[in-house]
Parts: sequence; structure tokens; C-alpha cells
Amino acid sequence: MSKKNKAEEYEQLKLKNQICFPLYACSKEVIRHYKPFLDELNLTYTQYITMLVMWEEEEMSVKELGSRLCLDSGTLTPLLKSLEGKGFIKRTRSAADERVLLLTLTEEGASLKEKAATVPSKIAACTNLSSEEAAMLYKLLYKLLGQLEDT
Amino acid sequence: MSKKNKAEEYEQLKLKNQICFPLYACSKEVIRHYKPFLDELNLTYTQYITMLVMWEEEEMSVKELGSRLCLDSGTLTPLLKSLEGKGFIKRTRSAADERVLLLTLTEEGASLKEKAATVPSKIAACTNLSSEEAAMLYKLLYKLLGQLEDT
DNA sequence: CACAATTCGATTGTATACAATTTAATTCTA
DNA sequence: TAGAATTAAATTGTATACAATCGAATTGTG
Repeated sequence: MSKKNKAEEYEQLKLKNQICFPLYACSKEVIRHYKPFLDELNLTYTQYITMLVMWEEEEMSVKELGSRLCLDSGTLTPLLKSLEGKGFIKRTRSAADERVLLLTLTEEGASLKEKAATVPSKIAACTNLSSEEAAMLYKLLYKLLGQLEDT
Repeated sequence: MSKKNKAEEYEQLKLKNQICFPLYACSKEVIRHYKPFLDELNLTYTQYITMLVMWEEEEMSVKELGSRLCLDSGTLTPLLKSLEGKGFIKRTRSAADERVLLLTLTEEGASLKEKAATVPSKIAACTNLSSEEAAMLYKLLYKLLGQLEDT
């Protein structure tokens, strides 16, 4: 490889020139901003996104949940046991297929939705993107995500 | 609050309507795509971004590194010991200030840069964003990141 | 039907992340 | 300058992530 191409390769290798880093750092920083609001709900971030899905569905298997959240049973099993311990969800084996673990909300878990409903606007207030920029970011992330998930 | 506003709040509470989720999922999916290439370098993702910074700087303190990567000593201390164990970096206390731990590359660590230089183009080949879209995504992420870090 | 293959969730092991605390070194200030 | 305040990294404890494997249940196939 030529000296010029090698220099270009090294330029691309800089932290600031790789798209992975702002994604990684932004994700962590956004999650950090959720923390004070989620503390009030007695939820961690991963527990929060789990509850977001539970609030949308009557009943869910661990597999379906994992597919929605891009998480496997190694992460979900202890997390779901913790949410059960907090009294927010129930875990029951499916009668039709004993391999499947079905997740449902408890009354307490369902009622937590009302408190959680104020979180998105509090987060939106922390960000400096216009609604157009946020929409563009959202669109680009989902485009990238759709392709990454397939491969 | 009116019924209409409550319904709007619940709509915003859906997983797909919160910007945090595609950020979180994209970050994880991108890192997953790095893995086969990083395995060849005997680096994890966090070790890789640490080496990216090391390849840019002669010498660095843990504090400076943490500031670049948005990571604290709780994460970095074991990670840096691991990189030292692999023979990629040296850890030495500063003579001028014994509190400071200075990081430098070993010869092996420095030479790893050449192998690593091929990674960015391999990753770029996995994504479906045009260069304009990638540039826009990059710009939006850094705008958001800049503001989140300040607060 | 028998049994191989697949599926689902749990478990194990390794590596982050990060809050909170600790320890040692340095700097500030009365 | 002695003690207080601050700083840097290490340590501790909790909670993810995820690869690899396991065990039980179900499905597919000859």
C-alpha cells in the first residue's frame, strides 16, 4: 500500500473518525440522563425499556421481549427475576409450551406507567436538537439498525 | 391533565418513540459487528477504543484517557491491567506526581496499529448509509454528545 | 412411533459500566 | 507550615451484556 493510502488509513483509525464512538458515548450519556428520573421509579435503564415493552403488550414471552430489545436470556433472566422481585411483573410458564416463559404486568407494574409517562418530556427538555434534527437522527439510527440486525 | 394529553404522553412512552432506544441498540449492534475483526487483534471493543487513543498520544494519564472515552477508573483500572497483561501498554507512576498513572505503548502495542488500520474500512463496508447520511449522523451525534456532556 | 434436530430459557464465565468509598499524594489556606 | 480540601487511581458492590453450554420440551422426519 502507498504511503498516502497508509496515512489515510491511520486518519480513519482516529477515535473521532469512527462512527462507533459517538454512538457508544451518546448512548451512555443519554442513559446517564435518564438515571435521576428512573431512580424515582425504582427502575434501572434496562428495566425501564423492558417495562416500556410490557406496557405495550398484554403478555410476552422472554424470546419476544429479547427480540424487541436486542437482548438474550443471559441478560434478561436475572433482570426479569429482579422486576418480579420488585412486584412489577409476573413470570409464568406457558401451559401450551412449557419451554416458554410468559411475562405479564402486575397491577403495581401497570400503574407505574402513569408515573413513567412524564419521563420522555423531561428527557426531551435536556437535549439541544431541534425536532427536525431529532427526527433525522431517529431516521438514520433506525436505517442503520435495520441493516445491522440483518447481518 | 386532559385525556388527549394523557394519550399523547402514553404515545411518547412507546419504545419506538424514545430516541434512547435506537441509540442504545445501534451502539450495541455496531460493537457486535466489530467483534470478529477485533478478535483477530486480541482486543475487546473497550480495549480497542482505548488503543485508538493510545495510538494518537505518546503518553496519557488514566484521567485524560477517561475524559476522552467517557469512562471512569472503575472501568479503566481493570481494563488497563488487562492491556498491560497482553503486552500492549505500560503503566508507570508519574515521577512529578505520584497520584498520576502514565500510560505508554509497548513496541507490540504500537505495531498493532498496522493490523488495526484495516478495521474502519471493513466496518464501513457493513453499513448501508451513504457518505452524506453517515456525515449527517456523525454531526447530529456529536451535537447531542457535546450538550449531554455539559450537563 | 422413535429419535434426531430444534427451540426456549437458565446457567456459567468473562468483560464492561458506574456509583460510592478508600487511600495516598498534592495543593490550598489560615 | 500544619491541617483542610482536593485530586487521582484503586477498590467494592451492583447491574448489565453476551458467548457458550446445558437441560427440558417440542417438532420434524424416516
